[in-house]
Amino acid sequence: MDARSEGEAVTSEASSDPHAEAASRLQAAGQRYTSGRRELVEALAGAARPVTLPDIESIAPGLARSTAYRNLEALERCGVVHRLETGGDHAYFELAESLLGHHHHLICVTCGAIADIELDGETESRIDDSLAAAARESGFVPLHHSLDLYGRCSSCDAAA
Amino acid sequence: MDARSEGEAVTSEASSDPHAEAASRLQAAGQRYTSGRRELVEALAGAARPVTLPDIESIAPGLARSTAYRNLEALERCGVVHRLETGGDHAYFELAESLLGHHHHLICVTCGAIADIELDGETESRIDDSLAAAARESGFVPLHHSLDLYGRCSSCDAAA
DNA sequence: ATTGAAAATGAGAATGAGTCTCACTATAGT
DNA sequence: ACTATAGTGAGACTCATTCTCATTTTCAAT
Repeated sequence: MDARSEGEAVTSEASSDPHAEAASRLQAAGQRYTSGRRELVEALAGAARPVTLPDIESIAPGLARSTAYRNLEALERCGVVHRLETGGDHAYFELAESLLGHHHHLICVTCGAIADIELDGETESRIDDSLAAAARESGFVPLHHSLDLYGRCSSCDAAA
Repeated sequence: MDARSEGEAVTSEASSDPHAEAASRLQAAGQRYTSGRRELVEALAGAARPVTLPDIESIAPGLARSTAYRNLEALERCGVVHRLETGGDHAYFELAESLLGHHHHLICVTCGAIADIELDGETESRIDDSLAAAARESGFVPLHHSLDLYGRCSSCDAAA
């Protein structure tokens, strides 16, 4: 009942074009898809992993910090960008799950590097069910979950 | 008072006395279990949920902030305390899983309140297996995982 | 008991990620 | 073009957390 991990019918199909998605979502909120915002989305789409603000600055120089943070927040409110806190100095940003698909993270406790992973559908639905049951007991309305694995990446493990 | 969860074969049995545990772990690291540290552990053990530093200050007034943070860090290094980052203003602290048992969190996206939950053992082992498989593919050495459910707590949901 | 080395403390200074302000510029719709 | 609205950049600002350092406490060995 579980040997299935290939490209299955994922519930939230990722739009092929993050830019189109961002533009329409922003517009729906009465906001504009400016070149600065486009650069942000481009930087996030180009990175294979979540990135910090310094990362973004080195990928796309010339964006004022205040503007970058402001736009990241605007994009987050529209559901285009997701921010994750890891306890490190900086927050990490990535495209939201509606664009990237539902996934989780491997986080290196030594160097902080993050990689995306996906779990098989059966495990996911089991998680959802268990969490929903626990939420119900507490009077919680569930919205979404995050599941991160902490460990040592191959290079940090080799160095230890 | 504490709901006796079905005493399943939990891998890490919680020590009945957090203080004894803290004392021995600190000592093993060449550190002392001072009264200030004892107060911290007492505060964490007394709270049924993760707490912020301001919470701690109101529970146990009189501890200097710098000392509180320093000791929380010392206790974290010894595996007595666990810090969790939620993206809110403050970090949350709770006793480590070796004392509290493995559990997860419900986090209210509106007010930030956190509650502890436990999942059934079968779901847990399934999660572990899936994560371990994903980690292996990435050359990651798994250490531990965190699984948090974001949603709206009953009072925030009622207010909306 | 006394002492001395190591560890802990408190008060405040310092750090720095992230946010806010505001004057200015760009855009969309008429 | 005109105007109302949204976005931008530069830097000031906030505030949680960390650092510094002089003083105090603890522990172990005398």
